[in-house]
Amino acid sequence: MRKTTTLVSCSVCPVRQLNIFKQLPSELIDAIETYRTEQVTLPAKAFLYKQGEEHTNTYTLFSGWVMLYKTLNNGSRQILRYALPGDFLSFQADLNSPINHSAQTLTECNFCVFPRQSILQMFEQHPELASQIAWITARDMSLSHEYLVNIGRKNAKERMAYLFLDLYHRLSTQVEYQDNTIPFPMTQEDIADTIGLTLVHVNRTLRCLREEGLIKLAHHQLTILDYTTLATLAGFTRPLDPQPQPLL
Amino acid sequence: MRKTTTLVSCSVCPVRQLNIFKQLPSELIDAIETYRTEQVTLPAKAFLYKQGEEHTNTYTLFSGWVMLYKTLNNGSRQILRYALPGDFLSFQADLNSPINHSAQTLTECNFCVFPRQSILQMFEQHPELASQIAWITARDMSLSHEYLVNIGRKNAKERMAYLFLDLYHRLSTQVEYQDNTIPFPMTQEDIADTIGLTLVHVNRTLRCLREEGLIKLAHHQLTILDYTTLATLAGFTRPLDPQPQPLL
DNA sequence: TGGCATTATTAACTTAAGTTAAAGCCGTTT
DNA sequence: AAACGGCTTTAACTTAAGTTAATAATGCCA
Repeated sequence: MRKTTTLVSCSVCPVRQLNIFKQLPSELIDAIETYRTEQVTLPAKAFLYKQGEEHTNTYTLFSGWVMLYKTLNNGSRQILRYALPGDFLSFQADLNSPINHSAQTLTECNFCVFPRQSILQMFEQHPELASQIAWITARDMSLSHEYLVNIGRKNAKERMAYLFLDLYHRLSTQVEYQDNTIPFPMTQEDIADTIGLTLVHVNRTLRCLREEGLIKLAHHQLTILDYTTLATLAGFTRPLDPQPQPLL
Repeated sequence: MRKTTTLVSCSVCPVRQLNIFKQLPSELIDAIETYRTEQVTLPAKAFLYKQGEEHTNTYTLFSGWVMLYKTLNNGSRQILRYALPGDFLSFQADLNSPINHSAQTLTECNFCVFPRQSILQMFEQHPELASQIAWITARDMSLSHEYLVNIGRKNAKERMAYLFLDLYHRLSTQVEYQDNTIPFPMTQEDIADTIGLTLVHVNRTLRCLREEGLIKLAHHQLTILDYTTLATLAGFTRPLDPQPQPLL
């Protein structure tokens, strides 16, 4: 693990408005900052942690993309979620058990590190945080449910359209992108392992979506060419400004 | 909604050890009980709430089985989870938005009702509760992830074996059942909508599992005949005593 | 700047799962 | 006990997606 030389103070952190510390009073932010042990940078395709490890840290993703996935006995892989800046990683119900999934960077990433044992202390001393975690976990839950529907009850074109729109929306709340174009660091195999298809069928379906003029995808740049048709196809009905209220 | 005449006091509630109030000190239990507005009973196949409703309550399931599902534009349905006694229902990231899934009883059910607006008060006045919610949501999250893998990366026999073992395990932590047999109130169509298959294919696959002597399923009773083979088939590796530690 | 590895693309063929349709079973009601 | 509706079961046929395999781009590193 390569460590950064520049530590960004939580009180001026640009990511804070996206993450679990959203809307916390500034004196609390300062208190929380004391729990952060370090800020680390990883290159693309590196592991933050692997399924089965006894892992002692939790993380806030500061910059970059991370994919979270589970590995099966037969060697195949199911991607659970793409984490974007502000996401909270490696939190699970049983903090003492080995971690039940892997986290691998898609781009160069920067993380803020909070030891797991501090989480309990933070919750005790700053109960607002527990409430924030409950909120953020419920939000992740909702996303997970949407993908259950996506994989369980839609065909290839619909699944792919949904994936593209989901990422487009999640990213657009963070940054304004030009020309409906967003970075897209995943490979077609990653797409396949996200929406429950094979690499070859993803490629076929992609061609189909391209020929219909719905999207453009090349050189890790995705352009949404026909939002309305895509959204209808995908059954995508997310409000335009999808910022849910925190609990407290 | 039919209301019960018997209100069970939270302090002596047999379900409490399974739910969000687990391990809370007794004075806190008494405080929480004041938030409970009522205890309701619903018959089988009734709706507790429907997707799209502005819903004002949250619930703790006291007895019975409930299925939670999402409905698509095209009319199909994806079951997200089967709720068992102790489960906390209708909690979502944005408590002010319409509810994003439906809850329908599979058996007669009894619920404890907590108004949504009280949730915020409860969290403020009893921060341990927020922590419990974070824990229970993280546990549900883990289940949701397991089903993502199940639907996304396994074939019909494997998916079905997994569903059976999951329910068997979750129920077994609550009650001791005779002869590896548990109640199974769902129809084959429900199974299909849980694991992303069609009714007809579920029936075919069921016959296959029966002929191999792995399970028995009739009259809403499921018997696990060959646990080891089923677990290997399903890639099911849940610890025998799956009680995770609460956060606080 | 050339070679290597990863990723993307396409075709031909196979198969697991979907579709349609019909008949049988079971529990409930009258 | 007959009649009804909701489940279950099965067969025949179709299709969307998986498999295998080969080739073509792309990007990275020496």
